[in-house]
Amino acid sequence: MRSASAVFAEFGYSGGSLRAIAASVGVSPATLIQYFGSKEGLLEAVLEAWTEQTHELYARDLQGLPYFRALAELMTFHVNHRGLIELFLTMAAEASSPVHPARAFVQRRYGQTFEEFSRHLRETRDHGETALTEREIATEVHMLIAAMDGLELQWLIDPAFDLRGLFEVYLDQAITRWTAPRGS
Amino acid sequence: MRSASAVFAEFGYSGGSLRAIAASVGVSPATLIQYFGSKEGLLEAVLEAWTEQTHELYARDLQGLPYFRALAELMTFHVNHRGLIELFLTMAAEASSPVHPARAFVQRRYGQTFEEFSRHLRETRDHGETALTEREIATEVHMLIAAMDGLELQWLIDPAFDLRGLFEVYLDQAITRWTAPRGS
DNA sequence: GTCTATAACCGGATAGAC
DNA sequence: GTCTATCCGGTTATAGAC
Repeated sequence: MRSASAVFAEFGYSGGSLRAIAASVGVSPATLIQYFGSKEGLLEAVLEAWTEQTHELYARDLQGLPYFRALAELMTFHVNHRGLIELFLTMAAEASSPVHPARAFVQRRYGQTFEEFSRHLRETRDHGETALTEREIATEVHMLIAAMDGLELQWLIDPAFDLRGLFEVYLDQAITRWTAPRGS
Repeated sequence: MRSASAVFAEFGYSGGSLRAIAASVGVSPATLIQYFGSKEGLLEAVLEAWTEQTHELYARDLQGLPYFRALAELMTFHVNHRGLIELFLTMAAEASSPVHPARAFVQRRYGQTFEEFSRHLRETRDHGETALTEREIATEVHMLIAAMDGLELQWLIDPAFDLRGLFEVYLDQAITRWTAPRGS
């Protein structure tokens, strides 16, 4: 399963052949089909495994601002498990095509992340630490997700990129913005 | 040429077949090979055309802050010419693989954008409008590129996404940060 | 359960007709 | 110049042996 993820992550869904995956796993392509029914079935299994892996990481008991601060640690984990990001971003870009088998997954994933981030930001507001409107929350969450994806993308292209450090800068600026007294 | 770009943009390099491109253009696959030598040759031509198209847009006489403010208009153009972004982001994500034929192009492109943005931000500093250190400039440029790519990615997944509006928010915050008196 | 063998098809690329 | 026809390797998927 980890092998399949790695191949899809590196070559995309179109570019990642069952043969390559089978060879990487150490079985025959036929065996993969037996297990997963089809290439698309294998992709679904890979995406499901991806979701489980990332859920373990996100599933913390943190709420509000501490939750966001913990995202920086998540980045460090990502740097040490490159495949997770590589898989998601490759699928996300490939899935700009409406017929891509991972499109629904990517859309769902973005929706869930948006909701989760929004919930924690509302939590922050309800505790009186911020005074953001609903609209501002939506804006900030979209920008936070964009910063994460965009920095990750630059890191994929250039492994020397300081992903954690730059994300921490963004995060600090964002939290400052959220908690600072309202400007005009 | 525009047809080929559209196919590569939608299906990626692996997923975009010569047959599909040829059908889209209205010629035979053999004709494409005659012109471009190989599929990879065709991709190079597509990327070159992409560079020319975007260069026309960036090539303004604006310097410093007005240059950055003009990026918002660029976003509007992108919204109306989805293929440009779709092609670049699809290639960028696919090119996380070291053997991808577009990898060098994507790396070069990121480098050029980084240098161009940095130059304009230095310009801003030299005019006394900002007081950013070299390191801060590099950080801000990386974050600006990340915001652009990340927001564009969300827009590709969800066409209803307000790309221009959200980017303007980011841009305003960034310019405020650059021009505000130094905090502690 | 996993493999080998193979079917059925699609990929890029070539040869040669027009 | 562009097409048709074709080659050949790769792709997914199936059938049946072990």
